[in-house]
Amino acid sequence: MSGRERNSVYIPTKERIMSAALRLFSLKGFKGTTVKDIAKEVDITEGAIYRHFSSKEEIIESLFERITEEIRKLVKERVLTKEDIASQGEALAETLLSYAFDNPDSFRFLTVYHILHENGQKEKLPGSRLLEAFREAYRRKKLRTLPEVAFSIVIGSVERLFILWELGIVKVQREVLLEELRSAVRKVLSDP
Amino acid sequence: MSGRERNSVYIPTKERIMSAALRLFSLKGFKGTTVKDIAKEVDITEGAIYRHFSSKEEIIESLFERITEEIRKLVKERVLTKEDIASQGEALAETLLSYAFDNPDSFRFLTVYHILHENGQKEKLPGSRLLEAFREAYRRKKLRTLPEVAFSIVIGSVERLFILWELGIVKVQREVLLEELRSAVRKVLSDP
Amino acid sequence: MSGRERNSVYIPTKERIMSAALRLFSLKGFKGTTVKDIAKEVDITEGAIYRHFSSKEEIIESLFERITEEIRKLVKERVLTKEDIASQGEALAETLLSYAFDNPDSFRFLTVYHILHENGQKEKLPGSRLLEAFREAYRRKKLRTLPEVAFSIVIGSVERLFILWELGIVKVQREVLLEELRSAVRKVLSDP
Amino acid sequence: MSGRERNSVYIPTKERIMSAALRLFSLKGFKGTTVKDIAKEVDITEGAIYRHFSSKEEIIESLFERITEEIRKLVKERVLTKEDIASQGEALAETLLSYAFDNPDSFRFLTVYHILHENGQKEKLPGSRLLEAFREAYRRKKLRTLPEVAFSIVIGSVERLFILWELGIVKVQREVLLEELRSAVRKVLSDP
DNA sequence: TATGAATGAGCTTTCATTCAT
DNA sequence: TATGAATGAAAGCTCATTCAT
Repeated sequence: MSGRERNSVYIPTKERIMSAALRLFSLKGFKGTTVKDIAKEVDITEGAIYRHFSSKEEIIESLFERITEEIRKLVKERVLTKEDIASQGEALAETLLSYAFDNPDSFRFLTVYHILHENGQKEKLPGSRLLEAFREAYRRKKLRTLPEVAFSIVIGSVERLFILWELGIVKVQREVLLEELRSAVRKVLSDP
Repeated sequence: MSGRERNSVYIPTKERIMSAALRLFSLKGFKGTTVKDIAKEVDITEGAIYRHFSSKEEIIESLFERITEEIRKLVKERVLTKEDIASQGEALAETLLSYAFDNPDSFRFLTVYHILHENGQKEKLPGSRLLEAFREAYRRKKLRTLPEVAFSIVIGSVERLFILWELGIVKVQREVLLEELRSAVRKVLSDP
Repeated sequence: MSGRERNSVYIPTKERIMSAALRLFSLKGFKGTTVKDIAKEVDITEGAIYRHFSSKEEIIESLFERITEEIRKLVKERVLTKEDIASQGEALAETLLSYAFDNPDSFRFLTVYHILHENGQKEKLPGSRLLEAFREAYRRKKLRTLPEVAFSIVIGSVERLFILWELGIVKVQREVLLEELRSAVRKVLSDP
Repeated sequence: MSGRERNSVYIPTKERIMSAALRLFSLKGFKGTTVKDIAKEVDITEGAIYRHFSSKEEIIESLFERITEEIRKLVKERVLTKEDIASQGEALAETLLSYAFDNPDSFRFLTVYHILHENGQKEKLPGSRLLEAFREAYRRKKLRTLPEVAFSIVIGSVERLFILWELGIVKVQREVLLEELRSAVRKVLSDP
């Protein structure tokens, strides 16, 4: 008879380490989270962590890659398929905010990563391909607002809104919030 | 006779410590910046720091208070004096972005502080009084967008735009950027 | 059907562990070689090592005993059978240097063992029985050089020569080297 | 009033660290000696070590450089000043053995360093300039023995003799030992 | 005020060894 | 026999803070 409970879901240790690390890094930062903290959360010893990752840094990079891949996929499916730039902007805002609501740890992690990680190269910035789309629309006169400004409004709004939501400052229903955001973005991006 | 050169501007050690700490904290985070790092930048020894501050934490809090006070004053003078909510929003965006351009270390510091500091009480959020103003306007039907969304758009846009600017992604003239931002904010906040 | 190839020479795991350990210990020292290093070289896992040896220490001692036994046998056959002390010295130098050339890992291992092992009891010194022979010859006036000096010259020369050879500093043919060494030893040991 | 005793010799911490490290490294090897071991011997904490050396490796290299410099100087003064190759060989053996008697830790350290240190480049070998002198003499037919063999005999004898002496196996007076060694070396190096 | 040596707790990482499978 | 995950102790090193000078 196995030590694992029948009917209970078995989660491999490596996965449990990543989950715990994601939560802790996103809340306390990279230096603020120790390997011991992670081990304690997973209920193993520090040494065991190193059977799955060769360094703390590797855990961080693994998480970063997984999350950016997730978002990249979502954006490809839900945003890049739209025709006009206003719809793309709307879809982007909605997709990101939904992702943040569903994966708050991941979204918080990304913010921390971008702010604190020296190796925060520009290409790692999520959505830099999208900025390109905004610039293209601007060149073709489909967008009147400066592309970087438009981009900042869409992305920045989501980031801020998520923070307010996490702090419990926004108490509005999720669907209402999404609709309001979409509408606001449309105002900025659509032709006058 | 002092070792200090005549004719050169004398900056008290405490001030030099704060400047160095501001820069380092904003770039490398709180745990990522050591007291030794700060001392090296000021060209004194670690021990000397403790003549001016009783702990690393005290430096952080001093900086936070100074910066929020600066911003509070600016908002009071330039934003709260406006009549309608659209003008207030515009002024807020402009004031914050100008501040960020003029004091990039301070603005970056604030971001790091809000993201990493456990003691991130709600009241510490800069502009929470402004959120109140947005809510008031919404109640009085002067604002059609949900106040939290409107607030997020204004603040979030500035934050993102500043990041793009620091990364060298936005190469537009400062004045042009400010005008574009004002205009975009007006679109969101003004009555249809 | 076994995983082992037909026609290829089968070497028992225990033997492969000893070979790998011998090489690694002799090159990187005892503390500098980890059980994992050995396992990797043998292409098994760390745990498997413990099926064959109860501890790292046991591997070390096994190797030491095997090597000293080999040398003891050689000395018995080729050195102790000689009549006079000069011939014995010559034969000793030649036997040891030949052994070193043929078994560089083993010879290097011995050096490391003698230098680093706390339990380097005197009896473990190879050739201590030979020192006795030198002393006896000295008492009987068959040897004019102080026995410990004579012994040191024979053993020390071989050790140094082997190091120079391994470093690629000596490029002379093996046979020439052996002849030169024999001749030099004879000069020291023979009567005026 | 100072905490230091009047009349007692003050030895700077850095020097005390080097002495303790020299002794420990030479007896237990590099991996076998921990920074804590050294700190305990000096009666300070581990952290304090790092105020004087940036790493354990740096301590090792400092010691190596100091010791090789000492020996280089001695060889220059006492060996290279001799005229013929036999006198040089004699002087070399005597100088090295005297040094070993006077600085047993240093001499032992060198042996450990050469055997265990991956970065044991050939140039680091002490006396490689001397090997050159032996080769020169051989080319000019002043030396009949193969230079590498002659060199090995001189250096190797000293090394072995020192080990026997440390183990308490040689109980002869230091002066007698030196004289015997000189005489034996002369036999090997002088023309028949 | 400032220095510089030191402390002590804690960090990331390593490693010999054990054990369920 | 062998695997591979885990342990637990200890390693090298860092760092906020203290203190004698």
